Amino acid sequence: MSLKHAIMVLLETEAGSGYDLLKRFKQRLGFFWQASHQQIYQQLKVMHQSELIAYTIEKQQGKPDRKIYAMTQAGHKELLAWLNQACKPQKINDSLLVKLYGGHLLDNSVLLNEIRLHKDQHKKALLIMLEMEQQYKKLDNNERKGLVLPYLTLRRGILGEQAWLDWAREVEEYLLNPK
Amino acid sequence: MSLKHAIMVLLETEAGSGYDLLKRFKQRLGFFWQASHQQIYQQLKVMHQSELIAYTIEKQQGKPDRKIYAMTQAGHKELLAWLNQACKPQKINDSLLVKLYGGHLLDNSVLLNEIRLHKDQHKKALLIMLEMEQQYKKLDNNERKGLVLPYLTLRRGILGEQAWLDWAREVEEYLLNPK
DNA sequence: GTATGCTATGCAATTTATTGCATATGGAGT
DNA sequence: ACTCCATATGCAATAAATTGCATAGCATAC
Repeated sequence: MSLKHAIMVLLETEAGSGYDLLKRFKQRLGFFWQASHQQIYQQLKVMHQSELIAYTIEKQQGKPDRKIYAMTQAGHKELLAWLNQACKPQKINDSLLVKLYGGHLLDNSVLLNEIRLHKDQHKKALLIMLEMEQQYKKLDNNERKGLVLPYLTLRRGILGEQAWLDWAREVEEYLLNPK
Repeated sequence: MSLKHAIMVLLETEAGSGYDLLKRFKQRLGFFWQASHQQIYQQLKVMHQSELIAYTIEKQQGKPDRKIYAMTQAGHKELLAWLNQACKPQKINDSLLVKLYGGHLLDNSVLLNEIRLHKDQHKKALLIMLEMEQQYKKLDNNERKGLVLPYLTLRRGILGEQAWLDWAREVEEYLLNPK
């Protein structure tokens, strides 16, 4: 299980509440690690029970109190152990491709439609990432140095999305001109 | 849940046992849908209970009997309904990128090592897919016509792996010459 | 001869993820 | 006025995936 470790990676540099983590997931790990708020809160509870993290309460008015979680020493140790261990290859479950594989049961137009829906989303994702890349490039040398690794993950996203879009173009051509 | 639908896509063209399906998953959907044998057998049981599939028993000597599953009308209907429905974007959970993101806690050499392990696997996968592509291209027009959609999924695998390897090259450069 | 791997199925326990519900305030837009 | 969105947390039930175990013969390689 790695949601645990993803949370620790995020908490390691800065303490935060479940809600903060939710936002960090969306903003920073969004395109390679997805987690719902329920998952995060549940996981935080479990991790607190096993003392990988601790929290202090921040009182608020009108809104519910915030639990600010921070890594414990045990958590830090566990994180390092995980980082030093080889991780298994990514598990891919892509239902769009299953659908395409079984697409002979459908009209090409239905497939084309579906592909285009996905294409829009991939395009949007790419634009956001390219924008993030521009932001990174504007930073001065010193700031960039501290962000090389996150930047490399961003590059993965960019190259991945570009490849996806290249593929989508091939698919559209085939579906429009069936030979 | 889509394991159900992936199984139906595979059963739709040809009946088969759980073990047959396991092999089909590996050979045909392997790079975009992964399922363990436990998952498949459990799912077949559930699908049989809800009458999406039916089986006949094939007796064997020495080996356990084979249950040959085939789609029912209800199954076919459900499959078509699923195919006609837009599927949600793929969920990605890639722990290698989480690790890279949190990699400032590690030596570059550890990261490099890990990347290289993955690179080997991606290279192997790419070679297999390129070989499959060659096989496809050797077929005559008529045979190819029936396999266009599976071929397009193969193209996704190829373009995806190439992009992954391009990215790995960038990462290696950065890790070897930290600026 | 010994070990490994393939064929062929499955149960049980546990861990993870999803879905749906619940609450409550404050601000911005129409 | 009304709606939508963001903030902020969580429970409960269900669904799905993982891990570990179990059986057993046959073939191949070393």
